[in-house]
Amino acid sequence: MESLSVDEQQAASSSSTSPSAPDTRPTSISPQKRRRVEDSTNAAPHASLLKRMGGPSAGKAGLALDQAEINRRIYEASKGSKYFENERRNDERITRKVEAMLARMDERLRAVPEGGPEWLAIEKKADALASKLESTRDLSRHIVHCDMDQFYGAVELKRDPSLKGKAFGVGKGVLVTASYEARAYGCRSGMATYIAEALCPHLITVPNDMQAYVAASQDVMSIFRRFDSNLAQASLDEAYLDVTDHCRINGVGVDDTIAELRRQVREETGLTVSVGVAPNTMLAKIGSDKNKPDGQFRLEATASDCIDFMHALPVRKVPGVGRVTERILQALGVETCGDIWRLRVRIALVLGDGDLEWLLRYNLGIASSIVEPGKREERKSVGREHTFQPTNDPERLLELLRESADRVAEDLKKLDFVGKRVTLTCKAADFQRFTRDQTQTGYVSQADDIFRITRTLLEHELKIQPGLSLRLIGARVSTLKDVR
DNA sequence: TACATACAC
DNA sequence: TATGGTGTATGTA
Repeated sequence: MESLSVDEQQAASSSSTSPSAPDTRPTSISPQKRRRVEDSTNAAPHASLLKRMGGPSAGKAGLALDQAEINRRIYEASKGSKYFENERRNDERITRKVEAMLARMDERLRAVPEGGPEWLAIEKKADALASKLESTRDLSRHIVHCDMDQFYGAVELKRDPSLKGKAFGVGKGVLVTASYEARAYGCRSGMATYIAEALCPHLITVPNDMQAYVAASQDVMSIFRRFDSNLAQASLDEAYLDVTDHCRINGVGVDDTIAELRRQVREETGLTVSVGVAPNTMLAKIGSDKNKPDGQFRLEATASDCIDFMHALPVRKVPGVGRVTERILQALGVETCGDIWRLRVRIALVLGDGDLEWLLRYNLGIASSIVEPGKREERKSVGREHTFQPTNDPERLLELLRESADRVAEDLKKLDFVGKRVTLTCKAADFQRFTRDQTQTGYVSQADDIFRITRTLLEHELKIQPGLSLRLIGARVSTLKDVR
C-alpha cells in the first residue's frame, strides 16, 4: 500500500471518532469534566501508589491473576517499610507534578480556545511536523528484535530440570527474574524476595550466577551473528539485527529466516527466543513481545500497517515510556498511541513541540532503522556501587567507599579509559538518593585518586548532615578519554 | 558544571 | 527483618 498521507490519517482519525462518544472527543474541558479530572487526581495518590507498589515492570505485561488484587497484596506486605515510605514520597511528588501540569493545561486551553485561529495554527504546525516525520519513514529494511524467554530462569532450568513447571525466582534480596509460573502469582523481576514469597508461598528461589548467564549469552549471540554479523547487542538477552542482506544473499524469505534462527538457538542451546520483525527498531521491539514465549511476529512493511499497529497500543508499551511518563500522558487523556493524534494540539500546548515530536513518532510508528554495535568511543562512564546494612559510622563508610573506588579503578584499567569527572553516589537509610561530583583539571584513573576525591565529597556531606546514615555508596568516573 | 529524574534490563 | 547494580539521556539552574 502507498504510504498514507497525514491528511488521510487525519480523515481516518476524525471519521473514527463518533460525535456521540464523548469520552473520545477532542476537547476543551467543560466545567463538569474538569471537576471529574480533579477528583480523579485527588483520589489518585492512593490509587497511583497502589499501582506504583506493583513495581516498574508490572505495567508492561498482562497477567493471569487480577493485577489490582496483586497490587493490594504487595501494598499490604510493604506498608510501613522505609522503602514504602520513599515510594510514597515519590508518588506524591509525581502527583503534584501532574496537578501542576493540569493547571497549566487549563490556563492554556482558556487562552487558546479550541477551533480558534491560534488553535488551528498549532494544529497546522503539528500536521506539518507529522508530514516531515512521514517523509523520513524507512520501510526498506527487515529489522529484527530477539528477546530470550525468561533468560536467567531458562539457564537455571537447564542446570536443574526439576524446576520445570514450578514457580521459582532467581536472585537473593531482589528477584532478577521470575518463572512464568511465578509470574502468574504476580512475582516480577525487581521485586523484593520477601514480597514475592508473600504472593507465592511455595516460591522457590535460586541464587543468580552471572557467569553462567554471560556464557549462555555468548552462545546465543554467536548464533544471532550468523544472520547479521553487525548486530547490536542490547543486553545479555536481547539483540537487534538487520537481516535484509542475509535474506537477499541467501534467497530466503524473512519468516523462514527467523524460523531458522529460532530453530538453531533451540537446538544448540536448549533456550527459546521470541522475535519481532518490522521496518524499524521500535516496532521490532514491541513486536517481539506479541507472541512470547517462543514465537515470532512480523509487521508488514507499509506505512498504514505501522500506523494501525501503534493505534491501539497503550503508550506504556513503547520502549522509553515508564511509570512517570505514563501518568503524565494519562492525565492529558493519552492512553494509547492512537490518542496522540487526536490530542496533538493539546500536547503541543501543554508539553511543547519537542515532546510532541517523539509522541508523533510513536503515533506514526516511526523510529530508527539503523542497527549497529555500540562503539567503544561512545562509552560515557564507568561506575560501581553497592548496598549494605545502613550505617552512620564514618570509618565504615570510608571503607565501603574505598571498595567502590578500587573496583572502578580496576574496570577503568581493564577498559583502558581515564576520566575527568568523579562522582560520589549515596543512598540514605531512608532510600533517598543523591550524588556529588567534581570535575578535575586533569584525567584520573587510579584508585587512590578516585578515593581521595570521593572521600572529600563524602566527608563534606557528613559534616553538613551529621549522623547521616547510608545504605548504599558508589563511585563513578565520566567525561572519559579512550587510552587504548 | 552540578544535580536530579526517568528509564531499561 | 526485609526492596539491586550499571549505564544512558535529559531537564534545570
